[in-house]
Amino acid sequence: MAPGKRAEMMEETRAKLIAAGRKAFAEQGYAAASMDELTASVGLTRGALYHNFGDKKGLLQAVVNQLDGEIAAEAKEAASRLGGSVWESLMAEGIAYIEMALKPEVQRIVLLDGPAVLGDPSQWPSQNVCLQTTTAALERLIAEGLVKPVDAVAAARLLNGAAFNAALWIAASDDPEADLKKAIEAFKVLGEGLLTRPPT
Amino acid sequence: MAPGKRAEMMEETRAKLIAAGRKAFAEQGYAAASMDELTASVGLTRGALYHNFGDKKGLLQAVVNQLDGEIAAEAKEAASRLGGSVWESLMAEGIAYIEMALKPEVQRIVLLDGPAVLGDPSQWPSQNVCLQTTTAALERLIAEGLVKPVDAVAAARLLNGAAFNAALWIAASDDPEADLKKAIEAFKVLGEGLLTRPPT
DNA sequence: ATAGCTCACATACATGGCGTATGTCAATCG
DNA sequence: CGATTGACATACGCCATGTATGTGAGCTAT
Repeated sequence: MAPGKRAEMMEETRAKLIAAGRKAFAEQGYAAASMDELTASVGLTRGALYHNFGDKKGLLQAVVNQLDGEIAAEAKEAASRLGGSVWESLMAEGIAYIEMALKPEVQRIVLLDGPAVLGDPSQWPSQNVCLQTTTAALERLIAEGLVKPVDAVAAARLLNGAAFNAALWIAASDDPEADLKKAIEAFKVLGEGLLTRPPT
Repeated sequence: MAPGKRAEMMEETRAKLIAAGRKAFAEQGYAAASMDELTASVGLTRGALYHNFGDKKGLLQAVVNQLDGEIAAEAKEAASRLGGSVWESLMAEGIAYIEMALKPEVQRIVLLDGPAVLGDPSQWPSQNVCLQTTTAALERLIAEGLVKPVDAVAAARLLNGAAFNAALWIAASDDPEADLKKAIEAFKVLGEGLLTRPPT
């Protein structure tokens, strides 16, 4: 029975390694994380790592992909939970993005080490889901005439970049709560520049 | 005669090491750059490095400081060369910032490895001059009533973040020229969200 | 059922880089 | 002019990555 034991175990070890990677990379940073300790912490050796992910970078890529997926899911959910207009959803998504980036895990791994080690996020296999959804929403809004006819991809990158950098700022802030509010406020105001008509 | 020979030599070796650092860090990235090769390339050994900069990070910090200064100087010059209103200067600064970030040297060292190795830019000793000037300009504009009363620091971070990310995107683009234009266009439009009244 | 193969993972080894401790020689100072 | 400082070189230890090799548990075919 259960003739897929090999594959099962494989998935389990992959999951364990990714989980350990999230922890180690988040707490110590990519460069300082020792693969020996990391693998030992889940009862394995480096052999498993290099077999499953090729190299250290491969593990980081896997971790980033997982985080990226979670971020996009949460942002999307935040947008739909609000249930406003497309524009409001877009803003909600951006704000959720800022808030997600407050988690040290996301910050350190996706925002700091990720780009440095893996290169530009838009080139990642995970395709940076956040960017995708932002771009799609913008294209829709432009088609509807609600947003000025700018290049959607460019605008999406600007918005995401702004949100990302805000998160970086807030994370190092003395008063994260207060600065988060300021950032959200400024983000909304900035975003209004894209609208064809100022909001009521 | 010339009773400062020690200090002179010191400055020269520091300059040589920083120059070599710019090259090596830009071409190979921080992690992959070998301090042995780097120092040998200017006829020195690692001894000089650790004496002058403490450690590898110290050299990166010095390199970043130098680049940051150059960036700010160029941006400021671009703004004053245009000679428009404060708002136009601010936009010109932002655009110059995007263009500067297209240089692989700046990209790799200041934007990718810098934050990963040294932490959030706003905490750097160089204080990230770009942020400072942007914040100052915004505060002035807010005081004059031209810009909506948002938090200047937050808005500055958003603008800088947007510009930075745009540069990252353009650098990896298939058609940098075209995408640069799109980014500048979108940047201007986005920025207008901050104005109390839309431009004529 | 079992012989043989596959493959996930462990073990062992080679390479190279960082940081530090120690040495050396020229420039300064009394 | 001898002593001291300090800029830099040399030498060493430690550790991390990546690879080559070993091994034992599962799948497969007769």
